Amino acid sequence: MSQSEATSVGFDQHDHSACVTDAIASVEAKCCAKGLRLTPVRRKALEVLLQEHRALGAYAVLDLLREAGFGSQPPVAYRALDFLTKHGFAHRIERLNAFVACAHPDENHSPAFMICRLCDAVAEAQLPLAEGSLGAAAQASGFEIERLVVEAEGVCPACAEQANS
Amino acid sequence: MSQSEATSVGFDQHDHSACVTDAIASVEAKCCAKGLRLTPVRRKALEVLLQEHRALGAYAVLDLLREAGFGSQPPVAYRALDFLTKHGFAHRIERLNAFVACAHPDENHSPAFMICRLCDAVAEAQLPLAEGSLGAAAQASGFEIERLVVEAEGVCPACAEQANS
DNA sequence: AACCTCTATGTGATTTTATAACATTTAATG
DNA sequence: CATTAAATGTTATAAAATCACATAGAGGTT
Repeated sequence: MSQSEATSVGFDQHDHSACVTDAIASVEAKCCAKGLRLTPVRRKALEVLLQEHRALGAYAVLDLLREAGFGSQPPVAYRALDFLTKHGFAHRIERLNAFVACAHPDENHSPAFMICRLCDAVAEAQLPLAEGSLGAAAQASGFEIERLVVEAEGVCPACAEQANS
Repeated sequence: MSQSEATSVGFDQHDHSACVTDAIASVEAKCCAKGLRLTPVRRKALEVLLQEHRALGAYAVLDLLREAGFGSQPPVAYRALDFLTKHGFAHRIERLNAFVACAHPDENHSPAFMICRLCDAVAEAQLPLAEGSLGAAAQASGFEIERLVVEAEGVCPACAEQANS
């Protein structure tokens, strides 16, 4: 992947089953390296997010966890998702009250998202931290940025094309 | 206000009662110009957000509306807030499921927010649309941005100072 | 004024999202 | 093993948002 396109894992096609396998392997390695425990529920929750490859609400994840034989109460899903987001293996999309698997599990990053308002597809891009003018405004007012939520809402290429036809 | 600080209405002191009055007058003028109806509930909801000068949940707004003699069911607040956000007189803070009055009612803008995780104070800054690298990523993937949510979470100057003492 | 229409408001019920509290189990460590 | 800490399961509840439908007002037309 060239540098110019490295910042967006997006609305394009790809070999999905390989992408899932690779991502899990990568997360597994990271957990091992950091002494984190990728327990069965957590692993399954990640798998579910990767499989679907879109933003899933906590209750959708919960349904899939239950089907897989795990507990069926909300905290089961919320705890697994907390773990994943806390360690950067997944992200919470505030706009949708939903979660996506991280598309860049290897890099240390501040994620930005493009959310299609028609099909709810979500693409993740990278953002240089303290991006431009907001960083400047923060500095000017003495505000310390710890986390940055950037979510663009709009229409993805596929939906735009459909609308035109 | 000089250009250099014009982009942040922030964590600083100001003459609040004048700020409320001015903001309402400004919104009133805009509504009149555009043929929008700033009805009593809507006006009161805006007033409430301006008075508090921080992010308020819909139910907090609802409480204040009820106290002022308006209906007491959730849709009352949500509808007023919908009106205000739809026309840019207020903004929704996704991170907090809450609403703030717009700090720049006169300009056509894409707002960005700085949210203190300790005291929940919210400052609004302006952002050039299609900000930097996200705009580039969107363009590269064919995504059309319609709305941009930018919310920085961190610690405001006042809370940072308190933590140091 | 009487009528129509569209928008806005009021209200009850429900859905969706998220957390609190506490018991139980499992893993890691001495 | 025994002890401790982390993780899971479950009940209950809180918080946020929407649905559906009835009523009321504002604007325009004759």
